[in-house]
Amino acid sequence: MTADPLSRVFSALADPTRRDMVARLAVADATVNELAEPYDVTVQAVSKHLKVLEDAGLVSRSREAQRRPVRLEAEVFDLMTKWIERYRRQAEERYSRLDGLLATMPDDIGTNPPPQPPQTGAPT
Amino acid sequence: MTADPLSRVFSALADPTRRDMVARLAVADATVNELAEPYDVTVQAVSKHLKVLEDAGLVSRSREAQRRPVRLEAEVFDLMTKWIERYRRQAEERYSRLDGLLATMPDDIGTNPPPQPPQTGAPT
DNA sequence: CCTATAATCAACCGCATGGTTGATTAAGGA
DNA sequence: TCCTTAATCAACCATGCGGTTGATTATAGG
Repeated sequence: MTADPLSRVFSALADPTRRDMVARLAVADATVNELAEPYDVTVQAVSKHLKVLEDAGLVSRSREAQRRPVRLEAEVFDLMTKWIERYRRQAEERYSRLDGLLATMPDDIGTNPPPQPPQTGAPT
Repeated sequence: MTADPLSRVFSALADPTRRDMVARLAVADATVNELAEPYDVTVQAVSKHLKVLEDAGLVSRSREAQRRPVRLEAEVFDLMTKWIERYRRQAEERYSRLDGLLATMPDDIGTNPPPQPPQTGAPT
């Protein structure tokens, strides 16, 4: 929970069960018990998964009587998409530039924001 | 390493140091020692990070004398992008549909591919 | 052949993570 | 009020992961 937002999102989606929950929540909101039903684990385990997704900003919970319906939040997806697209594009550009020749680059580019320890600023 | 491809990629990018390596490799290929230089960890640790990225299909290593230059592979990015876009779109559609009303959906949709254990097929 | 350099392998350590069981809190309904 | 249902909290356990140090494998070069 102390990690940066991007790490939290990627980390949250690194688990197949959590990805499946996201897939199901994209179709309809659901309660914890409903979400837990198809899986072979306890409700508590699912509750923990949900907390991970929530900390990552992927879902939110409201209150409605004693149930707490979970809903998917779409905004945070953009965070990932932006990061991915940025480097995918760069990588592809390098390819099409027959890069090999230009391997000796500006030389002050590998001196990026090095995340010494975990880092917190910049798009990383 | 026994995990499915999507889990491997998301998991690989959940670490800020590995994301920074990807960012730097998007600019230029590099050797393990070059990559390790800006970080405050041993070369062995960086070598491990590289293995994670390699297992995820994000980088490849060739051989050139005794050094093994690392290059970024762009293809696997699409895997993530497709997954993300699919569910982001679904989520946004639900929003614009003033979903609340249609909460009682087709009813055979939460019955997706439930990943009982880890799962291996389908786009997940 | 011997040595220096690039990188990995191997064993180990501390901590986070996914899972469990058992107890607790919150809200409705009889 | 008492009981049932929904969900979380708490403690615990095994495994995985990021990191370390130390040894080992390749290749280049004197």
